[in-house]
Amino acid sequence: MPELPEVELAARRLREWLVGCRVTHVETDDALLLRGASAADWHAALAGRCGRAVRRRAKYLLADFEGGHTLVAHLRMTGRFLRESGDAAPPPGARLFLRLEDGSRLTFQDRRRLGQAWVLPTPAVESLPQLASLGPDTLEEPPSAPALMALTCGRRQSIKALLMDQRRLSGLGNICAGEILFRARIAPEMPAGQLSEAEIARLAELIPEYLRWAIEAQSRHDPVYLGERGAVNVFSLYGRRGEPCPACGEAIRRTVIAGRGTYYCPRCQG
DNA sequence: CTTATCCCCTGCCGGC
DNA sequence: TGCCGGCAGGGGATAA
Repeated sequence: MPELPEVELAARRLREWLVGCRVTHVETDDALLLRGASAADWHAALAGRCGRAVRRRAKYLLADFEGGHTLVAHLRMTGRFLRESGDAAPPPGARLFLRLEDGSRLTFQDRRRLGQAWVLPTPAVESLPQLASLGPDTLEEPPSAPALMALTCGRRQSIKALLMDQRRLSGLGNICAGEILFRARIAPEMPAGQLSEAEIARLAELIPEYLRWAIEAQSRHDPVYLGERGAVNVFSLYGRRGEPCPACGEAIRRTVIAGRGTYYCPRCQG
């Protein structure tokens, strides 16, 4: 489920938990996660090592360890890292445990099991195909208006699908793209190449502004996603079909673009 | 190259 | 209560 804002918050939590903290054991028996790698190799690479840094690239988490290895993780739809007591019962969907020398446990929980993880020599991270193909990070290197114009020029693809294409820009997902287009008053199904210069300029300004807002807004809640108990919907449109548009009061509609649920205001984004 | 569609996997929710 | 379709904040493979 997570997009850039949630992954950024996950990175900040992991940084607190791991940097300067020694891992004693790496435990997993999840063949889908290992994809041919060996749990023993993961353990050998990380056990006994302190975390040195935690980075984020688009929606990927990178945890660098002393000894020269990096744990790369993608949370996909349902992944999250939890810090638990070392003797707590494993939560449903637990796929990987990092035991720490203070007795606690970092658990990679992922109920749908779509998440991915790698343990690589740190220099090899750059050539991991999943990372190498990413476009510029929308928080660290937000596109200028001319850069966005170059990306959209001549494209018949909807602007929403383009914003979610990680090879062009990275970090925006289904919710971010929809919320940014609402703020910019642009219809999500508009062919990217047909946007006006003024619309492009608004988008360029709103992308980093929205991400900073979302990180701040979501940092005030536990890392709980919509649909879970106690979840708080901080979004303007997402998940609010039929509710009044916060700007004009018109009923929010839902459609499907690029296979993803898409919420929009037919009046503001007409 | 571009774009759309299907698929991976599991759980929850609403309707009948 | 039980079953079933729809839905889920990801991205990769494949096809046209």
